[in-house]
Amino acid sequence: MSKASEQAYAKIRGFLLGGTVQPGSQLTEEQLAEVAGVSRTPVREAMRRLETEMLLVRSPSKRIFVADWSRDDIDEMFTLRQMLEGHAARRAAERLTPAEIDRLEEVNRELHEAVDGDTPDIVRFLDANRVFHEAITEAAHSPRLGQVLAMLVEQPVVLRTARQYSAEDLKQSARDHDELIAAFRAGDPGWAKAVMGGHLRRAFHTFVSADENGADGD
Amino acid sequence: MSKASEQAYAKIRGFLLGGTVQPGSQLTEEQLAEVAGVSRTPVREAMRRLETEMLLVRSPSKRIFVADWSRDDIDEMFTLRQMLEGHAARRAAERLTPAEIDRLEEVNRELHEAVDGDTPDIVRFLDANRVFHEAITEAAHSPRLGQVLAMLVEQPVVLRTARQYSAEDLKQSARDHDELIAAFRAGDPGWAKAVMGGHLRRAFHTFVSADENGADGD
DNA sequence: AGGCCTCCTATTGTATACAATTTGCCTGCG
DNA sequence: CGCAGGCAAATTGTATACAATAGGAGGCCT
Repeated sequence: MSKASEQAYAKIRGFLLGGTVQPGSQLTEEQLAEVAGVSRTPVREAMRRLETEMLLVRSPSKRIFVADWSRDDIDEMFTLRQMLEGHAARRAAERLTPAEIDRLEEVNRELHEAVDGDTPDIVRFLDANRVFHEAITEAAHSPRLGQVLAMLVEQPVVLRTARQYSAEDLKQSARDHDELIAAFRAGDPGWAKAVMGGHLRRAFHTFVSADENGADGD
Repeated sequence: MSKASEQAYAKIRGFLLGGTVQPGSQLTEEQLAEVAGVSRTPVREAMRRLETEMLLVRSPSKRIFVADWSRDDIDEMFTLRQMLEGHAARRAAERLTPAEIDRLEEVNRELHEAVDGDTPDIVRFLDANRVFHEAITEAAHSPRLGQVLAMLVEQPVVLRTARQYSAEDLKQSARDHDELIAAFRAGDPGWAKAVMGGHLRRAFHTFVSADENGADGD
């Protein structure tokens, strides 16, 4: 994606997830063009992408609205992630070279450092977490799988989940990754898939329990 | 998608899968605009979609080429379909109402009629088959799942597979659907998922064995 | 003669003007 | 008073002109 389109995508996404717009409210291409600081053409491309990610929805008459994510939507997202990233972990276990596993371990050391102290560094955690998961997806060597996951994994949801994690939750996350690495070293696809599944399902429950307590991040 | 964009999508797709263009060859937006009979703007939208379906690929410098589908690509597509449509079948088994199952049965009667005679009607088969699978995906009530499958299920591949089916293969396909319906009536998600998995995996093997025999349709 | 630099061309990216469609209102008629 | 019809405004869709960028060819210097 090219400069202006990418910028439009990033800005509009930030705009949508910043919490200042109400789900269900209508948006126009022109408004979004102003938000992004570019013309309608690249905005339309960004909108297409945001539509496939279901952050925007279209009325039958092609008008655009801010999507309203229900608990079922979140559940659906995590369920599909569990299935697809579980599959990715399985394939990765069959394909990862020792050197690549070393690299994963290094990333996870970084993640450990971010959360093992007294005051966890969420930003560092998120970054290492993203790199870790992306590396596994990459190692699955399945381009369609990668593409589908890229569209499914809404980092803002991951962020919101991570902010609800207790210090202990964060450490458990790091330990899940440790176990994943152990499964990779053992070359055990079933183990890898199972650990990944549990890891993501727990994330889902952390997310919804925080949500049910009337949370909003801060 | 709007008139010109939709038309561009359909025409370009037909152009790509018509076999007259060579995988790996470069295409320009202007060429495709001419093929589609519209301007570059809607063509660009269609191209985006064809990129996500991986019928087109982009070079690092944003130039566009006809994708070259390897056996592994086909395998990957069927594997993901098996996983996701299996999931859809499971969810459908938990949700389908008796009336909806009746409707499925009706569609499959049409499919039976298309293949049970001496000279199978492939077009009728394909149409009923598509409706049948789409109805199941719809019944899963999972919008993201539906979207991902829409992007994964390349009807032209389905067509090519169907043309390689023997009369007996076609009848077996119809019988698979019968069994799926039985699983739905029984409300047995595991059964539904298993049948769907086998159904699609067999389709994959029909496809590749035909492919390996140096086939191309006609 | 070979390699590098530059200019030209081909191609994609963006903006804007214009066309088509839809919505909501307002008026007029029953 | 309510409903239908149509008009006007808002919004999305398409075409085209222009800008930016990448690739390739040709000439120049060593």
